[in-house]
Amino acid sequence: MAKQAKVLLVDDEEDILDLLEYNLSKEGFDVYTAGNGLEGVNKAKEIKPDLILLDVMMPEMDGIEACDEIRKIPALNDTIIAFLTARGEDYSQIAGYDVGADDYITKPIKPKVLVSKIKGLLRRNSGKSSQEVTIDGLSIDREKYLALKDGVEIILPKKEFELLALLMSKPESVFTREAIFSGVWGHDIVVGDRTIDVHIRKLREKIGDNFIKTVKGVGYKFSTKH
Amino acid sequence: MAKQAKVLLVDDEEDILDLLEYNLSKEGFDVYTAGNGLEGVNKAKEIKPDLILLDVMMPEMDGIEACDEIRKIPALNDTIIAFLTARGEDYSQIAGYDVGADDYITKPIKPKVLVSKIKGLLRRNSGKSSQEVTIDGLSIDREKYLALKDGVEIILPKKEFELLALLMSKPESVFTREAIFSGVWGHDIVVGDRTIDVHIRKLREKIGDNFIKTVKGVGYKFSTKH
DNA sequence: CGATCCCTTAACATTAAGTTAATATGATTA
DNA sequence: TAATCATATTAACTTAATGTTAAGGGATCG
Repeated sequence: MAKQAKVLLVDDEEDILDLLEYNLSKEGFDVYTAGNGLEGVNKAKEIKPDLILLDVMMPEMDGIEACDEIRKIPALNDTIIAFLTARGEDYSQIAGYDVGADDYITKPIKPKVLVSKIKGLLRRNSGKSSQEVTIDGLSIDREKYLALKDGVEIILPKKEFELLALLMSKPESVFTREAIFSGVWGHDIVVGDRTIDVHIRKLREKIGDNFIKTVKGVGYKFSTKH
Repeated sequence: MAKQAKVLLVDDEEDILDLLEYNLSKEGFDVYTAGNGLEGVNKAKEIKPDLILLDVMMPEMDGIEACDEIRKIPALNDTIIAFLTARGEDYSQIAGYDVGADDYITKPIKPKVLVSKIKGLLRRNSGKSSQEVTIDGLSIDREKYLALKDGVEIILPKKEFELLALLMSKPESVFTREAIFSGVWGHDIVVGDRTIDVHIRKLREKIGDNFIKTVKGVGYKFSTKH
């Protein structure tokens, strides 16, 4: 059973949502919808879709703001964002402004064309998954699911690995406990307060005490400055 | 006498299939045909052709998707894939996207030119057709469909063989259960959760416990570090 | 048209991973 | 310095994922 790609549609027009949902579902995508930017951002956190189709003009929170918000969520780093814009719409907002969108799609669009565009976008991204990050003698390899410290393999269980990967995705940046929860555990899952601490503890035990720093009252960060 | 090269033609236009089939047969190739991507993928699994000519624009499953699928089948690792594209067709889908195709051929093409192109492709590949992989005393031979451990033949059933071949195709890399499903079973087939485990078990029984490692919560990997 | 071998499933066992709870430590502030 | 708050630490506990076995259906091959 292959994993279905999860697609989140965000548009304020019911008709368009229905049309797109129908066509994408038919193609085997796992489709979710939201009626405005705010809802879109929240659903995105929850669902962690592979691709988000974002209408630019929307009430509550427009597509650009939403995109901004989404791009701030580390867990959604690999999510593809594509803007939907009506032909002839005012481009001044998005022109020259790099929000981190991967594509712009102009409405009206034939469902078949949209489907093939989406497939193209998903395909393009599927290759670049073997990321390796190395910081100060410590590296992680997502594909091999391994951490290396000065060339020595360290085997980490899933949660620990993902926690480390998250912290290393933005070195020196502090991750709040909330950010860690939504990045590693996902929004809906509720676990106790000390769970993160325990995982941090186990990580420090394995990689040494110098990499992960506590920022009291705020969260944790990965730091190279010992 | 050299084995006849098997060529699979995949195109939705009968006329083109007939024309190509006629010309390639005349040249001594072993020619098979399919009318769309889906059929093409299935026939490819069955026949294991040396070369596949894939039309890009097709109903059911287009050439790019088909190529993707084929590239996921370990047994077809050494198969050459060439795309057929109509001149002036929309290239946006394939441009900048590395699907693992070995060549692009533009229609219309003169049969003689096509034949010589195909011969060239087959020749180019004939050198690197080392169908054998050996890692740490364990090797598999795709052509003979055999595993060898320290020179001793181990007969593996199809699924076990393909599972092992898949894991060995990227040693040390972790394959998720999903990846294993789509690599060995294919996209549509749905089997129960414990099926992979059982095959892993049987493999370990036959090749020893040291080669395949479990990464709990993630998947399995082939590892040489015992 | 048996006989055999594969593949899958289901039930249960096992183990690693993840979580919690209890307690300790240390920092901050009144 | 006592009180309070946040994080650290440990071990016990729970859960989720995989391991294991055997049995049955279905394909395959002589």
